Amino acid sequence: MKKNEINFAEAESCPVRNILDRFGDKWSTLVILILGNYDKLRFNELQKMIGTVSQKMLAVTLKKLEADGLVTRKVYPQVPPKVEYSLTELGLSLLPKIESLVQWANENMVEITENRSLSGVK
Amino acid sequence: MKKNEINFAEAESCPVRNILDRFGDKWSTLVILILGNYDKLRFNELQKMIGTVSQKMLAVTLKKLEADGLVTRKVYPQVPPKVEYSLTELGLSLLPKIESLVQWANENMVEITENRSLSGVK
DNA sequence: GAAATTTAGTTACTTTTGGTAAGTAAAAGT
DNA sequence: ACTTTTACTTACCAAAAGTAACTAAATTTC
Repeated sequence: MKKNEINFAEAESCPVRNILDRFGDKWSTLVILILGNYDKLRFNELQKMIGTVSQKMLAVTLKKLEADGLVTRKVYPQVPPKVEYSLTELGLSLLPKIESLVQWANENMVEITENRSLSGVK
Repeated sequence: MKKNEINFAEAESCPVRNILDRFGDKWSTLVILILGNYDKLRFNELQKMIGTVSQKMLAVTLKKLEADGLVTRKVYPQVPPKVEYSLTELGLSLLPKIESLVQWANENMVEITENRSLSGVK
């Protein structure tokens, strides 16, 4: 191995792989980002805010984030049901990293979009 | 809208969505990270380093990254073929953001793994 | 008093995405 | 002449994600 002995090949021994396998899905990062901006949101509010996520996928995304300890779920015993989601401390500690990515996206989206349309690759 | 007028709902007008739709796939971030650590790599080298990516998916991932202008592809007119991939300046500018995420992953993987196994959610 | 509304999901089914294995091309090595 | 090497592509199959309909129980509307 050349540089600094990083082993990317085995997911178990490689936190990067582990985390990317988990958050490198379609919705997790976006959910964390939004919860970071609104601190408490109900299921439907989150869904409307994201706009294109299906109920099913939002449900499984939240379940995984909760399992990992990034998001808390607070259920109010009402009918119709009320459930509030928010970031845990762990989730909050991840937020700035994601926001830094967002900042980069904002700064570079124009260039990327341009490159992409020039290349013709969808 | 409550906080700072972020619109997440429409992918076209929302760089975050756009970028997450693009890099929120299974391999892109990992490829960028590895290329960032090794500066020039051939197709097979990349594949071995990642370990579990299929040739097909590595090919389409690289094609997209190239289209976006994050990765360059240098072909040497030899037989058998030699192609070297490396990050562009744009790709390099994204690298530290991803590395910051990696650092977080290293610091928090134990806690996450623990939470995950306690919860029972795969 | 029956019907519609509301919320946070789940379930069955379809589509899209990703993985597997085999194939290709052309030169160099045995 | 046959195998090896590299960077892919293609056809086929499995897994993940999207769609639409359904649920439960109280509250509101007709």
